[in-house]
Order: sequence, then structure tokens, then C-alpha cells
Amino acid sequence: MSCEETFAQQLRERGFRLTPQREMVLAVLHQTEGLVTAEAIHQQVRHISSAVDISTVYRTLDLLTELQMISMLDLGDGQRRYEFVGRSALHHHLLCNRCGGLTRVDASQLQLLSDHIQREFNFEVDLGSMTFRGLCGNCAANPPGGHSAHTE
Amino acid sequence: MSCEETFAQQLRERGFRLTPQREMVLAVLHQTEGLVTAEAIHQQVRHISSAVDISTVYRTLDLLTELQMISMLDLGDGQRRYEFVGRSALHHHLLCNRCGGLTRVDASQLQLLSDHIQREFNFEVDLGSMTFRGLCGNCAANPPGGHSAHTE
DNA sequence: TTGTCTGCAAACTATTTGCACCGAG
DNA sequence: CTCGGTGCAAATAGTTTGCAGACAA
Repeated sequence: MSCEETFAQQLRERGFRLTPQREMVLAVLHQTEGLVTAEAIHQQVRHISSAVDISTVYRTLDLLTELQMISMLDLGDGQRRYEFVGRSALHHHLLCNRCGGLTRVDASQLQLLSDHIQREFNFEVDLGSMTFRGLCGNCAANPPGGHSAHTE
Repeated sequence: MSCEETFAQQLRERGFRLTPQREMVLAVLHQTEGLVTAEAIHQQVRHISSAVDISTVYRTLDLLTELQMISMLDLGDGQRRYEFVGRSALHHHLLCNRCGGLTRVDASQLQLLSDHIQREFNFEVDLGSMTFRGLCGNCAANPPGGHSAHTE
């Protein structure tokens, strides 16, 4: 079953409606490799139909997240990012607190961890939305103002 | 060495100054069990000195985070939370995407994972700031708009 | 038809920033 | 005395919301 059919079906099951706006937002996410902001999605959608409003994009993103067809990432930079689930293998991210660098990491190795958390805490981890914060090798090796300067 | 002495020393080493405002913010965090928002810290501090501004609190929180004396958590609800490092054993959190429930989990079991990421990706994970998003047992068992029909 | 969805515009709010004065070192 | 720190106030900006009309089912 195509992703659009899945979408339509899930909507129907819950009494939601399938609108062109929702189809367009899903299509953009489906076509996009990697993370996208709501703003970027909005621009893509306006490419097709210029009347679509950003608030509709937000509402649709909430819906798609709820249906678990996309995953939402909040990197803490004040701008959420979204990603189509199934676009690539399940993965999580490493985010450097200093330079903001983002590394994508295959999540298969976290399956054991996730299973453990499920059993131990009865909590269903969404591996796709996980972000590990810390310091990348580069920033860890070059601390800002090691002993004198504090230029940032 | 007390936490205040550590603080004073770290500031000196970097050419920063020790001000009453900074001492107060640190004291509040030191006394507080669990997560606090900047707003809550601000209120506590104003209890002592009513002239302290929230922007100073934010600037101090950035500084303390940089010095790794506190850890910053962004749960994605538009409000960051802070926590004194060493207040309790290193831990991470499980955040339910639906009900917002937060569970604190001892991080010792993640040490292996963290070591792995360090070796494999040369990335220094900050375990204390980690949040696993997903669904708590309760919400997973009671989906929203729950046509409570199928209870397999 | 009917009740959901949308566009519009205004609101929200946590956080940031410019600036002139203040005070720690 | 210096120049980093602070209070004040205004700006920022992503996201949310109220509402009346539009439209999928």
C-alpha cells in the first residue's frame, strides 16, 4: 500500500478528512531527504498552491506526527524539524552543543536499549525522534577559552 | 571544594566576574530538587533581591551550562528546564509525547552506549541532558480519539 | 447537508539583544 | 580605573489560536 493510501485510510479510520493541503504536505515530506522545517515545507507547498497557509502546514504536521507517519525533532534551536518515517533506515541524531553540527546515526544498535526501556519502564521509545546532545570531537578538542580567551 | 568555590574558581580562570546575581542563581539551582524553569529561578532570586532581571538569569544559565555546572533540558514544550549537576545521580528522562509525563531514569545503564558512541563517532554524549521521547504505558494503551472498540 | 478544515490575522511567549550605567577586580 | 555585567525595554520569531467562510464526505 502506498504511503498516500495509508494516509487516506488512517484519516478515514479516525473521522478526519483528506484535503489537498494535507496531501501536499505529505508529498513534500515524502520527497524530501532528511530534515525539513515547517517553513521549508510551506515554501514547497506554495510552489504548487500559493494560497496554503503556514498554520495549515503546522496543523498537518501535528496530525502526521500523531499518526506516526513523520517524526518531529526539536533540536532546541527554536525551530522544529520533520522527517518522513521510512524515508531511510530508522536513525537518531548526535547534536553538538557548541557548533550545532548534526550527525545521523543508524538506530539499529539502539534496539536492545529500546527493548530494555520498554520492559523496565513500560515506555515505548520513539527512536526516530531521539537526539543525543554533547560535544563533537572537534569542539571537545578545542574548548572555547581554555585558559585565557573567551571569544565566541 | 564547595560548589560556590568551584564556581568562583572557574569564573576566575576564564576572566569572568563573580557577581551577587550569579551567586544567587547558582544557589537556587543548588537548593532545588529536579528541573526548574528560568522563570521559576527568577522568582526565587527576586525573593532575595527584587531588582534582578530575567535576562540576567538567562545569561547566567547560559554561563553555568557552558561551565557544565548545570544541565539544560529542552523538552520541546517551549520552555527550557535546568538542573544542578551532581544534585542526584546522572540520569536521563523519558518524555511522553501525549500526556507530557516525565520519568527520571538512572543513566548508569547508558554508559556502555555512551562509550560506544564516543569511540565510533568521536562524540562526547551528555547523558544528563538526554531525553527519550515516546509513549508512556498509559497513553500507549489508551490512544486518543480512542474508539475504545478494539482492545486486543 | 454538516461538521471538519482552511486562510487570515492577531496573539503568544520564551528567549535574545542593544544600550547606557554600574560595579567587581 | 577598566571593561565585563546588569537592568530595562523593545525586538525576535516560531508556533498557536479565534473566527467566519470553504469544502470533503
